[in-house]
Amino acid sequence: MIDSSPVRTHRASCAPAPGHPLPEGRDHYTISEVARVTGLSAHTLRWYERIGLMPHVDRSHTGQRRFRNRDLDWLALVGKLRLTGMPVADMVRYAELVREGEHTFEARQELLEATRRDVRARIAELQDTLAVLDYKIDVYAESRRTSERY
Amino acid sequence: MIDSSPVRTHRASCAPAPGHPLPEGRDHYTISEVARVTGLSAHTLRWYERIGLMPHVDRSHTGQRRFRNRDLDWLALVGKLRLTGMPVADMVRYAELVREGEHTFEARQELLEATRRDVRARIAELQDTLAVLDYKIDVYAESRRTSERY
DNA sequence: TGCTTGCTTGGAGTGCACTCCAAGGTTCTA
DNA sequence: TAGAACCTTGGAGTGCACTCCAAGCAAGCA
Repeated sequence: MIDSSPVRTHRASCAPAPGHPLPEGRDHYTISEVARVTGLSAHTLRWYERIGLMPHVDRSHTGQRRFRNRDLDWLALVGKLRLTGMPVADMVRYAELVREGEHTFEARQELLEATRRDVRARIAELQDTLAVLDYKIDVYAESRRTSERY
Repeated sequence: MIDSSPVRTHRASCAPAPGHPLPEGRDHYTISEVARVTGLSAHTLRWYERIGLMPHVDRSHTGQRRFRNRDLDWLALVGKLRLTGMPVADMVRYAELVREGEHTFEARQELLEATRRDVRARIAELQDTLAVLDYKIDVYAESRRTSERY
């Protein structure tokens, strides 16, 4: 039991990219299968493991990685956190909390709440920027309409 | 006439940070004054100029930079574009269009419209992430409430 | 006039997040 | 069983956006 998070599997959120179907009814995948499904490179997946961002990946008897569905779920969450702009070091911190077990639920919740605040602030910032873009695009459009008229 | 953009000055968007008032009734500022106002470092301002991201900055008779209000307006826009995650190279491209004159209005409008599409997509992405965060935070909160009860 | 603080330059250094390489072992298909 | 395609590792390299440095000139105040 590595991932002690109380997460219900939400497979929908790591659905395979179109044209890259996940093999059905299997719970082990090679690194290139996972790369195809997640959009990350095999290099990046190995690097994630090296820096402690993967909660331990199984190996075949010859040492090749065999990713499981729980790893795909984890990578789906990491993908979301990455989209927020969270630094990899913070994600590693979260991964450490997960490895430490259930007594870190509170810390994990706080970390996610801080991230949520950041994301909300970022959205507000972008909406602000959107207003500036709308304004400038209008000014260009208006100025071009005017110059056409004369 | 370097900046041929049809922009009305929108000083509100580059209002000095609280506690860092802009000297009133003046239209030339040293690099450190601009650094204070924009939140960028003097290093970064020099670097922006070197890579062609500033539409030409005036100099004093001894060669020191004298930024003007139009430079502050430009930096305010650059700051907004930077928030969108636009690569510096693209901002340089926009600066080049500005330097080339009014005949690039269409190209500039297109560039801003492409940026606007990116920003809208990014906001959608973040809102998606927000949903995942809400869900996970709920799960942790619920699980902690439950474990308290028993 | 002297002193402190600020500004100048080209070029080198930093931190982040990958990204790639070489050399060799593994797995799959014909 | 041959050959292609895939996997392994540590360590080096890349690209971006700064960030800093040294040596010397400039500006403002007592």
